Amino acid sequence: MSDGPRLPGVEGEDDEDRIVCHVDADCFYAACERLRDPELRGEPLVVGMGYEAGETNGAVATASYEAREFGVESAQAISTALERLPRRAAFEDGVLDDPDLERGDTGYYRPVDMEYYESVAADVREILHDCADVVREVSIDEAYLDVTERTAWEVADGFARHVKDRIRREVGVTVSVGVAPTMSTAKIASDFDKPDGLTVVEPGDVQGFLAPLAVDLLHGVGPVTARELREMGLETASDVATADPEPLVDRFGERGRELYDRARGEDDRRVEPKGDPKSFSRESAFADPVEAPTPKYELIETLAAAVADRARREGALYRTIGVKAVTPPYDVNTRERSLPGPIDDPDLVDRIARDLFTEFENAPVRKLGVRVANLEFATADQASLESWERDADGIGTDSDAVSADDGSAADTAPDSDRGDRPAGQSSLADFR
DNA sequence: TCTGGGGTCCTAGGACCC
DNA sequence: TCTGGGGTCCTAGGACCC
Repeated sequence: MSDGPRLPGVEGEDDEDRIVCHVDADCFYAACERLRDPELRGEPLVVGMGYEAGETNGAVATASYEAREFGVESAQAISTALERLPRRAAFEDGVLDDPDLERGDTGYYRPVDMEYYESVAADVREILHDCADVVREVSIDEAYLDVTERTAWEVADGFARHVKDRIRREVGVTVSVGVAPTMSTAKIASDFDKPDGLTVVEPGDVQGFLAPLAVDLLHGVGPVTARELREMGLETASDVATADPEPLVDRFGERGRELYDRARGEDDRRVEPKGDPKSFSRESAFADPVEAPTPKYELIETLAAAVADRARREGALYRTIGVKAVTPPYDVNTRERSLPGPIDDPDLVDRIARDLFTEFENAPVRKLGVRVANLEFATADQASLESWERDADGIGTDSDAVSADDGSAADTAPDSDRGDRPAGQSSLADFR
């Protein structure tokens, strides 16, 4: 029953019931590989990085359901995956040691090819935008749709099936869909019946649907929180939903309140398009921990250049530069420095990254990263759009003209020619 | 699960300002 | 001299997600 406090009058129109659809592609990378290589269909398939001879450090990005039968899981070390599911290619070349091994106990391995997956995802996206007024893309293989204006609860099932069918027919991959009155429940619903699933949870059924689920199925509950919840005697969503929220808030802060709400099916977030990114980063792992400074600084240089290049291509200015050094056993250390103003300056990224890293130059390091944050996307497009909106609102002011000017140099994204800096930036280059 | 890569959000202490 | 209260920004770390 709806026993939650309802503020009378205030934000009345925001209180409308919504119909939210969460669309989640099944084993997306594997599905893409099967799209261009039908031979892989029905076979155990692992998509990952680092499985080639000579490479030892890598992880499984996606395992097909057939591969999962062998105990291969995503995020697993590639070496573990290869133990559980040897390569089909190695079997056929007769280079596997085990004479008892049969062909059926082997599987296919493919390296991650993001460019191709992006192209498939773009086709899916087009269909999603065709099916909904508001779409929030969460990742390459996942999106929320607000379909309130496109369907009704009585026919939501048919609507979701239509979305699934279109994607399967027009693109050739299967998706699982969850439909519910909130984003958090829709997300859980899409996961409920994977693969090729379709689960509709109508407003009156939300509590009953969530109640029996284990707490770690709630979005935002990972291994650490799940363990702590169990220590508090809370195993299922209904345990959390009926618990006293105070201890949860004491222990988990704001997240505790959120957890409590989500377990009760309460989530007032509206589906909104994703905004600009907050940071860009690149990182890379060594096969074994490295102590010598030189290879580490070389990697820093490579990563810094890659990050700066990415930012420039995307038309982003950054105000914060950071590094990450992972030392054994697995300690993550981060250092960052903020500048007085936003810049686009690859040389400075390199200089500051090196400087921040000196602290670790003699430490054993297994992984390195470089990051830029505090991004600003003040492209000419956006600047003119913003001023247009201000004018339309009748609160026009040119007090922001300076930031619009700053962006004008970064807006030439595809144009790789260097050298021309926005006025005022060269002085920042002296900052260290 | 001895651990890849790219992200997001939250927390907590300290600096600094009024 | 001892020291209130509020606000914002910065940094480091942690948990989580795909």
